[in-house]
Amino acid sequence: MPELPEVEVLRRSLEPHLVGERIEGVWVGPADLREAVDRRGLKQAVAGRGIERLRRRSKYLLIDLEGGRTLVVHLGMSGQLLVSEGAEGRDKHEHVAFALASGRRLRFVDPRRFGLVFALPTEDLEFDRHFLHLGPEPLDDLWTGDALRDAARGRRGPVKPFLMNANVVVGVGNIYASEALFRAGVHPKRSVARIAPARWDRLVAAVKAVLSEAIGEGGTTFSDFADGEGQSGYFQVSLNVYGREGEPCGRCGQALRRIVQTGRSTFYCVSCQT
DNA sequence: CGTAGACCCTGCGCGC
DNA sequence: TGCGCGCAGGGTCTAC
Repeated sequence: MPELPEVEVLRRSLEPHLVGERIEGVWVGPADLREAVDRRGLKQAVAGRGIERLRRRSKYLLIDLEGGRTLVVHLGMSGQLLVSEGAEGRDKHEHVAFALASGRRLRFVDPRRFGLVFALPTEDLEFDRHFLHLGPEPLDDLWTGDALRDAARGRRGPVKPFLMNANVVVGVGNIYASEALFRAGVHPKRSVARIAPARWDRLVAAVKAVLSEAIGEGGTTFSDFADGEGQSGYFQVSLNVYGREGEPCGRCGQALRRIVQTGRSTFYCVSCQT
């Protein structure tokens, strides 16, 4: 369930529980994730190290450890990262677990196994292939309408997949791409070659607003992370178009539509978005 | 170079 | 009740 807002909410909710903790041991299950987990490398990189801080880049959660190591977690489509009390119990889809000095466990659970867990020297992070080609953070003040317009120069495809391209801007997933386009009044199939500067400004403002509001509303859903129940709850935002095919548009009343672009569902309003 | 499609994997809800 | 199908919020790789 993770787009950028959820990873950020997760970061904020885990931070107070993890900073100051120490990783004592690592358990890795038999199944591969999107990439095979490097058991030996992971254990060597994290065992015995204290957790200094949590950061986020794109949809990656970065757990900085003592001694210049960083533990990287990506949730893929179905991943969860939770803190549980005690050493008992193993979820059916638990793939990695970190034993903490307090006796709690940090567990990575992911039914579809599109997620990632790996560690590397902190200083190598920006050169790692997962991060090397990532575009700007959408909530960064440096990311503006002009920046997005520059990124679109020389391109032609429809704007929705363009927004979801991590080389262009990170963290805009399938839900918030549709939501931001609705808010900006831009049709998802509109070519990026035919978007005026003022609309780029509006689109960037819409992306920032949608993501910020989602982070704000998500703040409560992850509140019980340390209680050991392992239920992180679902991220709920008031979505204007996503998943609402056939329902009336909240602005004009027209039935919302669903189309497929590069294999992903897009939801939009035919009359509000041009 | 940029874009479109297949693919990775499990689970869920739906129609039959 | 069971079965097959389509769908799911991630990213990467290949073919064009």
